[in-house]
Amino acid sequence: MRKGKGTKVEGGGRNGEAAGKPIDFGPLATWVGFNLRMAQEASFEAFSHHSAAIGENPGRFATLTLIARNAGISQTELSAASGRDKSSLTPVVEDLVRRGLVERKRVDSDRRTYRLNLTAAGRKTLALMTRAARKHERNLDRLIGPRDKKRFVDILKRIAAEIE
Amino acid sequence: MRKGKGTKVEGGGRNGEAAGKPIDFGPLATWVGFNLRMAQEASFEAFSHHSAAIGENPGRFATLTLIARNAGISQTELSAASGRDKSSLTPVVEDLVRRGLVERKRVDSDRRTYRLNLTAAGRKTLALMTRAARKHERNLDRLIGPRDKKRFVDILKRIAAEIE
DNA sequence: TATTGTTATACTCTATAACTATA
DNA sequence: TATAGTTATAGAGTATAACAATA
Repeated sequence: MRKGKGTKVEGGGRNGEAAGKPIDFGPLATWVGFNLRMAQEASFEAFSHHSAAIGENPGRFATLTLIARNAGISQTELSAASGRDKSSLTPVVEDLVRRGLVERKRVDSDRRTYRLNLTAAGRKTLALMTRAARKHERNLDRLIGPRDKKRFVDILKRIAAEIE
Repeated sequence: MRKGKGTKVEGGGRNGEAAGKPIDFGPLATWVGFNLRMAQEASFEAFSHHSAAIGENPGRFATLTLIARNAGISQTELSAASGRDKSSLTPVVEDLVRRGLVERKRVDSDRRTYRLNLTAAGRKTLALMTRAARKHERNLDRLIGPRDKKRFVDILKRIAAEIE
């Protein structure tokens, strides 16, 4: 989690040349890349707060959703789906299993592999997080406006898929 | 930097229940928050590549720009402007000074404070990074389309400023 | 030989708290 | 007492490489 999104200089520096003046972001202010980053960080932070009230975090939400929607998924498949190395996933899955949200079963026909599934507790936690996510979405929707929403999301998808 | 954005399961798992099937992202696929994150990560990664060719990274670019545009800014002001704790900024500034891109001067009237300014080398590096950023922006522009750009950026700004 | 998942290790970025030197 | 910046420390999230078990 991050601190505030401070864009005003608040205290001190009364003798600095920039003292009192608002910060000049220069070209950053108009660039897509920079604003994309600022918006994502603010959105992520807001959802982190919602999640924290449930004792979870945004990353767990995506993992739980992927397991719920793809019952029996393996850790390697899950890591590919979330774009992280399998070794990054080991502690995450371990945590979810330890807390009783996810269940792992060896596959008989290939005993190297695990199948992941949500437990009842996992489904319950996911339901709570999904509710928090819907609330967060409504907040975002209000800022976007209904007319522009579809186009906005389409552009985001295009960037995610095609930027190089 | 991240691995690929893999959304297809590639190898193995031939016996898992999800084997061969494309991954179902469920509600994630349509939610703004999730797509914002994916787009930002992809954009950030792309710009990381451009920056790496100059021997820098996206974070350095923002820091150099802020110093260039706010000559004599203090570290506390800079940390407020970039939304990070001042202690997070110490190693960043230290690195920029060590590499001769930024110059620090004690303020006579308040000897606790430093004023930060770019050196000639810093201005040169910033110019190179700005050129890389413009190229990255053109790539983003192509994906967004000229008609939607202003509205798209306005929405990002609104999210950054107002989401809670 | 190749694959699944784990371990060891390391790097980046961030924060909080305690500190110093100044004010 | 308060502020500017540093240090010590920690945590989250990521990666690569080597490994054991299994295929």
